[in-house]
Amino acid sequence: MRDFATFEERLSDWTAQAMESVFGLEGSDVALGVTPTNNEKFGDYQCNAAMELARTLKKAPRQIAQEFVDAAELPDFVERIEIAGPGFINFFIANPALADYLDALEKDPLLGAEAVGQGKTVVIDYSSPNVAKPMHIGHIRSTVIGNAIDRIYRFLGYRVVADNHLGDWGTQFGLMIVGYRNFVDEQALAVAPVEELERIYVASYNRSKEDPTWREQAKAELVKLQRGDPENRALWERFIELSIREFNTIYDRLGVHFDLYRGESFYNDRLPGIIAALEEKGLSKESDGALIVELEDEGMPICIVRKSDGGYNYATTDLATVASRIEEYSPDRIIYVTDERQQLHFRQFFAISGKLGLEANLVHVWFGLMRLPEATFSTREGNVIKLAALLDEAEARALELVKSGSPGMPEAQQKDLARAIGIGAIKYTDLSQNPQSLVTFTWEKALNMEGNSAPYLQYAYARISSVYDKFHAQFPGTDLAECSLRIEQDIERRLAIKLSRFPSAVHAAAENYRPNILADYLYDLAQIYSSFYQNVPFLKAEEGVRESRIRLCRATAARLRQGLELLGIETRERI
RNA sequence: GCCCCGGUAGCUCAGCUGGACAGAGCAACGGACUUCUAAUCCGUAGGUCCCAGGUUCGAAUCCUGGCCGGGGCGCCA
Repeated sequence: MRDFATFEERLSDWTAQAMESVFGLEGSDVALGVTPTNNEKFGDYQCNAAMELARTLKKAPRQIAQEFVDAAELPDFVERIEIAGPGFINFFIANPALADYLDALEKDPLLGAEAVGQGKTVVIDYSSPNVAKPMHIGHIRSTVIGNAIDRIYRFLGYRVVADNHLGDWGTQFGLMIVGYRNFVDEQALAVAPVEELERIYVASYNRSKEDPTWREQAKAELVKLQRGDPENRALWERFIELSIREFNTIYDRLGVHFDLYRGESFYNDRLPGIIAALEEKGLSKESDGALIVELEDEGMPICIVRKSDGGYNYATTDLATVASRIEEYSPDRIIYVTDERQQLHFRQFFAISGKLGLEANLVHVWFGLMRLPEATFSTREGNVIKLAALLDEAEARALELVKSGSPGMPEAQQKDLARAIGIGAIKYTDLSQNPQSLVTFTWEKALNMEGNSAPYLQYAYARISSVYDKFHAQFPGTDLAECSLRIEQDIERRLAIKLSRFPSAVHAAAENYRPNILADYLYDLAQIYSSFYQNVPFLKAEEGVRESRIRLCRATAARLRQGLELLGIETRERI
């Protein structure tokens, strides 16, 4: 058993072994471990195996449970065991053991989590906006969810390569180049580059719809670009540079950092090789002038890997990208974070990737589309809400809140705080939801700062910091490490049990690629803490109890801070 | 036509790898700031878990079939 194994791990291990020996089971497919109870009156963990074993053992569940309880020798961290209902076996963790466990974790930077990623590399592909288009609220989910997964995996010891797979290649650049030459407003380009690039694109796109020669021109410019024409190439590079620079201002505000900015174009040289490999293995065939891969055996429609005009498309680029990543990083897995519309594409290209013999564990983490209450939004409809505007609004609203709540605070600090709170609120809104649910955007929800929200968690954290400082001011020289943790009252126990479950929240979030599991945990923790804070005295408690409670505060703060950091949400000592 | 998601309290959503009476937030109502930060806490009220079958000792959770909503399905990514 690893260091700092959780009670759930230790108990599951124990019940499984004890069940096997008491009933002479071997290789049973019945789950013999424990799960957390959902009601504290049933103890802390429960084992449900007795009911499931009733059939194979040909005994009543309660009898099985009773025999088990009679025969087994309890581990020392269990205070008592009870049989309830149809045959649930309930375990109550001993308070001293709980205190010892939390004690031991004070020295553990992982707070009890296991560094399961030690020695493993994972590539995470997320955000990936298109060059020359502003980031809008539809981009926030990939960015924020991807970044949380990124942070969680790093925390668990993985070497993470965060790659921003920019859309920097494709037919739109023909339109962009013609559009630029005809419509550019250099002054506007200097002020708001991406906005101007988008304006150029939309104008050019609209013109192309009614003007066939315009279309021809765009196509010709695209071909020139693809052949390496220096002038077009320079323009294209400028579009990319301007775009990345502007994306970075958003990423900075969001606290998102990438290790790589490799656009699709980075893999251009590999595309013919991918096609050659497909042909060599007999995986592809001609159809209407295009080269396709049939996936009928996999129950999927065909996939085009080379267009009839000879151009490659995204499936081919994605295959080349996998090949490149394997060569360079030998990743344990590659995680893609995109919206749900790309599910089929990923299933197809994962399948082809396997056929090509590209050895990699490919994972598509998809999330539901973001919509507006009245409609879907699109660049062309012009009803997009720009990401920058959303962040501005969040910070502005947070600033109002800060000013009214902390009028005496220096302005610079107010602004810094408003940034942490406003951005946190936006991130938390996305992260606290099951990624796969469809999201209807409303300002009210996105900027929620009460109840189940980031500011609630940040507020709880700040209150703890404040209490902690006051404690040291009033009782200077106290060495908390010398003071024992006493878990006596119900609320203390509830808090302690919750504190001990931090590792499973992190692991579950990582394994399921669902940051909302961690967000839920943090919210529960903060709720229990807030109740504790409101109903129990700390500084005015008697000596001994006082120090113990301050230590519980400290342990809570450590998990809130770490957990929020894993979600990419900042904390402040004062709010 | 086929495939993937969702449908849980008035609203927004957790819970879904089966477990004990279905949970939060917001909104509503009633309380708590001379006290460790009231962005908080305590309490009340609120639900045919879309419908119908099935599997199971046990189903919001799994299976089948409907209904409603979103998305995808050959040269966009």
